[in-house]
Amino acid sequence: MPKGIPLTEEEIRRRRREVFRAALPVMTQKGFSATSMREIADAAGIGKSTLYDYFRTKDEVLLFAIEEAMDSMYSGALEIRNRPLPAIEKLYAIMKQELDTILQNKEFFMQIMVEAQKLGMHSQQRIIQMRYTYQDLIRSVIEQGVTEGSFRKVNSLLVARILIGAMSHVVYATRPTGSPEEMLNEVFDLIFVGVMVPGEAGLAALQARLEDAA
Amino acid sequence: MPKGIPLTEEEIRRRRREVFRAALPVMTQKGFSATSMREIADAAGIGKSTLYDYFRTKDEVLLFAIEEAMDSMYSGALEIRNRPLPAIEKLYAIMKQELDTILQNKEFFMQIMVEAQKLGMHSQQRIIQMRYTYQDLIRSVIEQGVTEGSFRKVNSLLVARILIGAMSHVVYATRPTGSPEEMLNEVFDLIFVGVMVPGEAGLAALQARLEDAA
DNA sequence: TTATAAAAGCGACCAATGGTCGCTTTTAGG
DNA sequence: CCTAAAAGCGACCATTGGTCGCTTTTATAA
Repeated sequence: MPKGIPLTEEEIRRRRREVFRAALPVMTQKGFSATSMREIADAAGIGKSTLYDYFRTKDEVLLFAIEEAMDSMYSGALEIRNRPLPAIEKLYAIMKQELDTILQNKEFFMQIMVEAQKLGMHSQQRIIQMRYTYQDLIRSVIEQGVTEGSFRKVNSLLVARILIGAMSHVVYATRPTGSPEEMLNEVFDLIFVGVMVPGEAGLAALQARLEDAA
Repeated sequence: MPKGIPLTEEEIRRRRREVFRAALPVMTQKGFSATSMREIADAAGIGKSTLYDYFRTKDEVLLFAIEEAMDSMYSGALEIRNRPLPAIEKLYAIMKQELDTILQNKEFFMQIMVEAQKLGMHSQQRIIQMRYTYQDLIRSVIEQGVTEGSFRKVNSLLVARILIGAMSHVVYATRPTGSPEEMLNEVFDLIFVGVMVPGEAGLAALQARLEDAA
């Protein structure tokens, strides 16, 4: 409704959220990229160009939801990181929380992950930046583990990436190998305990080879 | 050129490849999704509907290239798997070969990976099938490792996925933490040796917890 | 050599889409 | 109650993936 004065930041966010929520059913049913801006506007009960007053491009509609979801995810992880716990405990708690959050709205997050890949370059850049921020948070916990002596001197960023990447297999695996909780445990077992049998000859050989290369 | 008789399978593949190669420069420069079928046809020096005689949809153009690349990748991996080697040696050789192949045409593979995500549902299904086939190949090598006693009794499919996923960080990492070869070694170190310090209290605690959950 | 059937090739055309523009409606504040 | 400026709107535009009916070319049978 026209006001004669500009909407405040907060009001814009609220209206955006309203519009998005109203259009969510259509978008989840047809998929975001297959839903036209006309349909979104109709679902929200506003004119098409009014929709363009709230979102400058179609990408921004999805980006808005992604940012909100990522923000909430990040806050949750940050809170856990600041607890006085061993690194491995923090990592497990963060990943468990992330898992639970996603599973509560599995379809929604799945949609977002898939559709986010289809956005334009500019939107992708913003998503990448968010991802970096999250990666760095996890990385800092891994560095804590190295500092406190429970983790080996590993490439913390690489471990963070692999761990985060592994989570997507847990949640979105099209060929699940167990319940998500079981798979989460397996992921921690694999990455932190390691695949190879300790004390066995093959392990020593691998370590020697990696040593040589370095 | 019209022939009065249908093109053979092989001729069709050859023509497709010619058309694709001719259009490759435009597609790599603008990005596949941003390149229109008109532009592809022009680049290949044929009419638009002739292009549609070779490829039923736009997606099929990219899918054709993806299938060729994946096939070649798979053959290479299969050859290595059939050598008489310990599992860990095979895995390393496969991943090294994959890495080298991709690095030779880094931009091309990067494009493909990104653009493949934007294809329609039907094409995605075919890509997923190819991915499964490749996953199963890696998985079989991991199972060999378990059988021969050098790997712990792990979820082989999950390890395969994590390993394959980690490779993308090695190749496409926007924030690389070293040369690809160094990062490959780190990946093997992390996944097969494990992140945690052996014999340390934290490791025992983690293992106990994972044991309890199971 | 020539007639012909069928394949190869083509561009005008179609519906749908993201995005823009000029206009109308509504409202806060003087 | 007047008015300036914001909110809202749908007709319109260029571009896109894809289709259709027609023309051109050629292998082969007579």
